[in-house]
Amino acid sequence: MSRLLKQQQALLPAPAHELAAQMAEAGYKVTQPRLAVLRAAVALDKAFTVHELEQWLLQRNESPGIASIFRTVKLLCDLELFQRIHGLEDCHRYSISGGHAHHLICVSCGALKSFDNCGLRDLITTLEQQTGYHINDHVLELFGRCPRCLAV
Amino acid sequence: MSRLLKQQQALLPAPAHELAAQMAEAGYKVTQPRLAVLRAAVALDKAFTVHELEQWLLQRNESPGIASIFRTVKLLCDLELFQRIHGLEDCHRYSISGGHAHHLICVSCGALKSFDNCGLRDLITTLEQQTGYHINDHVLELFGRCPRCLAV
DNA sequence: TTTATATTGAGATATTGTATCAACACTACC
DNA sequence: GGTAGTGTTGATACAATATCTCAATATAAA
Ligand SMILES: [Zn+2]
Ligand SMILES: [Zn+2]
Ligand SMILES: [Zn+2]
Ligand SMILES: [Zn+2]
Repeated sequence: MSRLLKQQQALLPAPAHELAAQMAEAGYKVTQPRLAVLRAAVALDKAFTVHELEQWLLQRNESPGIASIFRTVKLLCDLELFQRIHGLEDCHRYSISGGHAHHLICVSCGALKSFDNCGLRDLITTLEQQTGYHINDHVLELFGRCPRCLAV
Repeated sequence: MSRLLKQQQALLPAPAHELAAQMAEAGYKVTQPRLAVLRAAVALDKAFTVHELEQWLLQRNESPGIASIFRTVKLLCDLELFQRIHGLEDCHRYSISGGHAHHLICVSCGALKSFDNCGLRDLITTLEQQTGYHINDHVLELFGRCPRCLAV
């Protein structure tokens, strides 16, 4: 096993106030609807759908309009504060994690670990030599069961 | 670079008659609408959308109903003869390729190479040890530009 | 031929979003 | 304080992808 892989570090999700600060820094207003979406995403603490954000907020009688929830998720994805998760069944989940992060996702409960050291450089080099393609991006997501779900 | 990676082999797409044979073997009838979808997918020779299948067939005045195209694509995905491609922009493209295949896709023209030796075992082992997760599946797609598009 | 099953096609429906637009909020300037 | 310009919201319409329903049809089996 390479030294690179040994150094694999989990990326911790950013707290809501830090995400809000980055929105402000990018020139967007930190409004109540946007803050509400951030709070919901942080509280859910897993790979979430827009519907799950809406439900979490509705239960607390503070849901913005569904259009604003979609808009906020899209804005946060564009700002690379959220990221779409490519799942085995569907691709309609999001996580709090930046640009190049990859994820390890529990298919049972949605629990999620992020990491950014994917160790794909050798594979990419080999494929570039074999195919003549120039490779400049990739999607990698891992799926399994988390310790909690394994224990049940 | 490991010996495993040096042995990386491109997977060739199956021809239409072989796909039809596998449908029959699985107990499904090889009907005209299903054959038409297979012909369209083989002819397109890239990562294709359902809409592109429909257009290809409409131009030849032989399009089955759109519902049957969707049904056939889904059936072929379930039979692991087609596979959904997780793209950078959207996840509504499919390819002719079986269960564990990964893809190298040209973002410019959709040209596609399949391979199945992803070399992720070390990464998976490391992550399992670090997180306690049990990992049993993954999505990996690579994106770039093909030699033809690089030459333009 | 008769019967049972599989498949199709049209249209309704579902899901996941995006576009439009009037109302509102905030800011800067007068 | 008023006024104009900008950004944001929420309701609704719309779009894209995909599935469901169900009567009609094709196929296979008896
Ligand atoms: Zn779990
Ligand atoms: Zn995807
Ligand atoms: Zn190309
Ligand atoms: Zn793999």
